[in-house]
Amino acid sequence: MLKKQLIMEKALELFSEQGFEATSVQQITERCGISKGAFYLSFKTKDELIISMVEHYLQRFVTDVDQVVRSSLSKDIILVEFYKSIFQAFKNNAASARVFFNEKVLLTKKELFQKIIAYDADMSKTIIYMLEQLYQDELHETKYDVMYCIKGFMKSYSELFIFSDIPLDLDQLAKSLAEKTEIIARHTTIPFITEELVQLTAEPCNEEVSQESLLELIEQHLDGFEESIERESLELLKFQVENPTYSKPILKGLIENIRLQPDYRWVAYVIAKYFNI
Amino acid sequence: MLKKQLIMEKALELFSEQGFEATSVQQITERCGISKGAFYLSFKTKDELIISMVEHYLQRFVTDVDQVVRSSLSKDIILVEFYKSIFQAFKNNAASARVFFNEKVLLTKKELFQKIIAYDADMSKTIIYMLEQLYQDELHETKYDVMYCIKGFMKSYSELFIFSDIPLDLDQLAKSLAEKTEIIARHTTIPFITEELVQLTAEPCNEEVSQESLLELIEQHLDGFEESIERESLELLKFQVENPTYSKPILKGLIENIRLQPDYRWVAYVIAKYFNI
DNA sequence: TATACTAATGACTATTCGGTCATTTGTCAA
DNA sequence: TTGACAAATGACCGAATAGTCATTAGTATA
Repeated sequence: MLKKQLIMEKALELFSEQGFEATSVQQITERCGISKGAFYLSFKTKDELIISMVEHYLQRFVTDVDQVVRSSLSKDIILVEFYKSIFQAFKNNAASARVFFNEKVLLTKKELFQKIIAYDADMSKTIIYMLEQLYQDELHETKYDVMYCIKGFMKSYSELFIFSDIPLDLDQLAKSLAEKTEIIARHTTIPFITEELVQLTAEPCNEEVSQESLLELIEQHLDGFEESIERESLELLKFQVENPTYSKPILKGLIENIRLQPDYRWVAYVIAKYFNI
Repeated sequence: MLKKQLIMEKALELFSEQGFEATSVQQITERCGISKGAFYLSFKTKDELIISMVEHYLQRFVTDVDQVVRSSLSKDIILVEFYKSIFQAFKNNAASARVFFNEKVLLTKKELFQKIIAYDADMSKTIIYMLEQLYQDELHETKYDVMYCIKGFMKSYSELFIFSDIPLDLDQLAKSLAEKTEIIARHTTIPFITEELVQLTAEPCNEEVSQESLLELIEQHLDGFEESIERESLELLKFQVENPTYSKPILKGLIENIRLQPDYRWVAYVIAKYFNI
């Protein structure tokens, strides 16, 4: 398990330096100080490695931002905190960002294409949720345009982190973008992005989480989870997936228990999605 | 010369389907219906091909947009026309966009990295020029932020063209984004991007056009340019580069003559940059 | 028709890659 | 010390790649 992490770390360095295709398994194993065979004990193929990496890093990104948005911060600082969490993530993981937000070669691998689009859709939903909390009915038609603008701000300003090491004032950046978002939300009158359009672009990937795949995910995370309140919570939730009896508040509480463990935030996120919480 | 274009066209198709690294020279020649040897008569290496392609497509993109911005359109429609030209380009060249705006593998090739950053800097300058024309002194500190927002809008909304074939109303889109830009420009009070920051990010590539390299570029374009007013104009400009005597209006007129030929817009653009016109 | 020249071919080479597997090394309990 | 098991190795394989070059096809001139 530690070996896997080592490989993923060193591979990330190399991918961000040279790109995925241009990096050989040999190079990865050399940088890790292990043999080629050892690599294939951890990952069945080179593709499985990149898929694992995408999952790992995008899951963290999505859950980090979701955490902020779902928190009960007061309305006047939530936008600032939202941007702060995003650019903090870019700052801490500039290498990942270089690889996963730019290397669209990944998109030619069908399996990954679906996944990346799905994570993007998750992010869109999170943003829309935030906008609904912030502005309720004030935004009717322009909701999706504001969302596109926010994503545009992210893409444009993230370059500062990805292509240079200039030290930046995250607070100031977050405040500046929060103001811009506020302005766009308050003044836009000509919408372009419709709900239908959003549906169309996300077409193949708005599939619900299936019960089996969720159970499998939970099962997977129960291994190597020592006896604790958190483990018990996850076990209870597993039964609830098969046969729901608890009320929403109880379910939410159990999910929050799990969310406390950083490595388990993703399961928490998916379960919450499953129960519509 | 025709062969080169055929190769670039077919290569673009393949790159946009599979990515650069994953496409072999064999595949390209097969789709062109030529032999492998014939490929190497047109391009010395596979890298030279991708570099030529980047030059070709990004040059057109930059000059197209610059054309609109420098035109004497009235202020109230220039923003709309600006966005229209950009998304028209995305629509017409969705394949190029897929390759050159997304495949950042290209950035790992040092030579290309410089070039792409340089084209990006050109685009930034064009946008800043437009903003200065539109708002003069009204934007002091927020000029560069507005520019970043515009680039963000481009990045975010271009996805609609790159990842789907949904028919879209370009006029409506341009109007919507022009409004957003207007709103941001009028209301932003908290700047983040400073002139210094822009300098830093574009550091290695704000080198002036050198006289020699410009002469070389002109020489290159004089070949295969039949006798005509345009050719004479270019020859006159060549002498002017070596020994400037004409006044700005005359220079500008000569440059405009050349700009009429679509294939020569790039030379025109570079000469104009050289003379600060 | 003969000659001279260019354009085009595709078999070939040297190299590199992802992935395998017989073998070795390390680590326990007995 | 022994033996049994798992972890790790790296030589090796087939496939694929970028790039070369002796040869051929095509064309224009005399």
